[in-house]
Amino acid sequence: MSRYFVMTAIPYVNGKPHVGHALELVETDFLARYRRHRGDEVRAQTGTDDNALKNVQSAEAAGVSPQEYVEQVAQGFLSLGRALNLSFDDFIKTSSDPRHRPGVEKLWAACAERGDFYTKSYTGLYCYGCEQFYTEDELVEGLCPEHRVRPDLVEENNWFFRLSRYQDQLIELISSDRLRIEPAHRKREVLSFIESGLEDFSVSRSMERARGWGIPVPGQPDQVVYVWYDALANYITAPGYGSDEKNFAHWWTDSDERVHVIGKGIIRFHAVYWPAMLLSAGIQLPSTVFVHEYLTAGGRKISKSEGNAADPGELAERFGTDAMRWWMLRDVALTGDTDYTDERLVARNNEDLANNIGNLVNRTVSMVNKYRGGAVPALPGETALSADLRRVRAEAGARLDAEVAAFDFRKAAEVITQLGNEGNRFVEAATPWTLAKAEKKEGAVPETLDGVLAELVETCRVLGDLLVPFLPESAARILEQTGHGGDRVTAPAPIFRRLELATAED
RNA sequence: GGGCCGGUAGCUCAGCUGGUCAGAGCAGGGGACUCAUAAUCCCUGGGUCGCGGGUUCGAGCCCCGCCCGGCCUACCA
Repeated sequence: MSRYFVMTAIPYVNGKPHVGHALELVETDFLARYRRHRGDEVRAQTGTDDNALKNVQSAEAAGVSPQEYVEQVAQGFLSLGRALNLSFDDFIKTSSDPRHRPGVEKLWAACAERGDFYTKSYTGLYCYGCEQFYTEDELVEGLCPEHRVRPDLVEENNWFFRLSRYQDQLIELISSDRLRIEPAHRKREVLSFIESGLEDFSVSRSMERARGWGIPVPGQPDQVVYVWYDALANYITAPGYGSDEKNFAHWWTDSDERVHVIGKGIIRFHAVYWPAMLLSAGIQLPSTVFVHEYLTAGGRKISKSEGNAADPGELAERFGTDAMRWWMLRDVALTGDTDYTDERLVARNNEDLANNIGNLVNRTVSMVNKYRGGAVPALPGETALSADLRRVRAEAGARLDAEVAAFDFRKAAEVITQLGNEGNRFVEAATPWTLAKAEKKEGAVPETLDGVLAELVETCRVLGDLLVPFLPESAARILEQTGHGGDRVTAPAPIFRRLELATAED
């Protein structure tokens, strides 16, 4: 048994979560459930990044205080947890969680102690409308691309972190996979970035520019901790860095794996800045950073302004939680963005779940009821007929392990559908209905049909077991109907419903 | 400008270190069966593997150039 700590990035969201956020949550939840199901000791964590300046702006736009605003955002994510049947052990809100600030202060002190902070005057072109700095080449004819105004030259004295100091160490850690970055092409990307030379980055902002929102720099209350330094720290403050050292040691320092699940847009922060911060503070590094790609919606980038930001809670309600989870795990590519459409979700649900697995369970349970009064016969030895099925069934677990270890959820899911296919083929090859007639009309011995039914029940039970991390509710129903490994099945009832697309008038 | 990832049958995609690598699923066409959620099973795929060169006995798979799409480009998620 190993100790496994998996966490999502904590999003800052100026609005409700969309399917893209749901993807990261579902993938992380899957990993957590998978390891728990294997018997590992697991902690899964998510939360919200509250201290971003953009939250202040969004709060203003919404006419509420920043604290009220981030609380609303957090509620949106918490309700998503219910809609998607997520099993997180912890949810940290960086603005209000009492564990967070002491941890950030401790981390700050540790980096300072190491001599990795220094102050530097930074001068840049600042647009007050955007509340951000622009570089020359980002400007359009010298004007802010958003507000069409000339940005002001602003000078500010900020704290900087000596990232440059850790360049060689990071290269060594990443190329040797002591800090594993997956998939492989992301590792190459990070390495080439680091090799091109790292520059120090600023880790504080003036309190004024931050509008008083954020964590004050220890000993210098006119500065706040830069949001990324603050946000990244959530991974260690939640388990207790700075507030509960025993728990922190248990889940971070002494765990076997510490896995980050993040989107491709924030690789740099997780694979470069964050490990460097930890090296500086003398803290254990994460073991793995898994990078997922993005979802698009109807072929276009998801954005609120396009009005195509599908609400995952609503989709889960419309199509079912497990249909939604299945689509995200079964149809989303490891490399390259994946387009979400209702059509794809419905097709995947109907083909894989309803027609393949669901139907196999249903016909199996029905036949056991019809031909054996619900009693499950004993599993016989292997026959020529059952050899293929048995092989696929026996290999499924190991194949699943390998695919999950590589974060290839799609191939992992395919292992399961392949077993379902094999089961359905076995039914056709064995034709149990013919065997049943032979017993009735010709007085054939019952052993042949017994064997076939036992083989099928066993296959369904394995399917149910393998599906637990993917589809917790449906898997439980499969295991229930197939009698929890006992000697009776229940009455048959469809596990998965067939879905139809909404018609035009809907 | 630089970097990375894609461009394979109508659709979604597999094809690891070059030699059954021209494939799977879906859709479409034909057939079978009836236990089952009009589900299942069998048969049916001749697509310049983005384009042009090159290396090699042999290249989707290696090299060079180009075209198209996506992403990243540092203190801006």
